[in-house]
Amino acid sequence: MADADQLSWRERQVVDALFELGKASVREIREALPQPPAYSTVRALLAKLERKGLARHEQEGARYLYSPAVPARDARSSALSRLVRVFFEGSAARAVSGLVDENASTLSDAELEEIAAAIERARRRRGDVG
Amino acid sequence: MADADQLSWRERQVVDALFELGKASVREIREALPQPPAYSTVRALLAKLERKGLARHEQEGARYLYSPAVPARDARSSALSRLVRVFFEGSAARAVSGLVDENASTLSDAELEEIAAAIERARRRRGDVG
DNA sequence: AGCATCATGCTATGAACGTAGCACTCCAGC
DNA sequence: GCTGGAGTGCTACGTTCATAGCATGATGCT
Repeated sequence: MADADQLSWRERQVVDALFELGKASVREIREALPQPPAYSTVRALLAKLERKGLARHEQEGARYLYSPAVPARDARSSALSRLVRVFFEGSAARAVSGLVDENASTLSDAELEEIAAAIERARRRRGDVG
Repeated sequence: MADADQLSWRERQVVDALFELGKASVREIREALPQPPAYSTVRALLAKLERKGLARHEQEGARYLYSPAVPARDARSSALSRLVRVFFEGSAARAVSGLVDENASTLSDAELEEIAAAIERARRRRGDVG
């Protein structure tokens, strides 16, 4: 079931770090956390996340490498929909506009191209299926 | 300081509900929560959020109406930047593309127009300021 | 080989969290 | 003016959290 809600703040930080890093040692994860807690704490958190089915580890030599146990796509998609619901009254369009406006100054021409292309894709897809 | 991280899972749900509802009674907030907890629980959470400076209340007749105590813009912006960092390698452009692609089927033509317009705005602004 | 370093396994503990329950107050309807 | 419903203030309590501290096993340097 991997209830990705119901995480404590530290757990959420660790999950975020996992998605950010992809695959990482305890030490790396710890260093990626805001106000890094004790090493033991990170280990305990990772163990709990593993129990919850949100993280997993593989052995690399003597140590563990942790990675997310749920597809990034799923996590991303549910994070996006939460954001859209909470801050943009459920309108994805408004979210996109807000995101573009807010980052207008940091977006390069190439990136704006990329976005325009995504819109074109969406338009075409509409034409095809819907 | 309003440390918006460091919130427990229920606290975050309540904060989300506050931004979603704008201003609401305890009862309304409770009903907006997933797996609504006891009424007392919601009151306790709201009190704690108030202590943390994230919520505030005003008296309406005999009861309280709660609302967020931080500007929605700030919360939104920090939520966005977290999302971009964690799931889109820090690239706002990639986030926008992802958002558009993922919602392609639910976006109306008018909404796609709106997004295209936002991109135009961004482009013009780039032309103006550099 | 010996030793320092870094990792893990496990246990312990104070604090915070989520929840419930009771007492009191305020307003509305009879 | 009484009664009922809804709301708040406050207290209590089991559980989970975040953290620390050991003991033990692998790794690498000299």
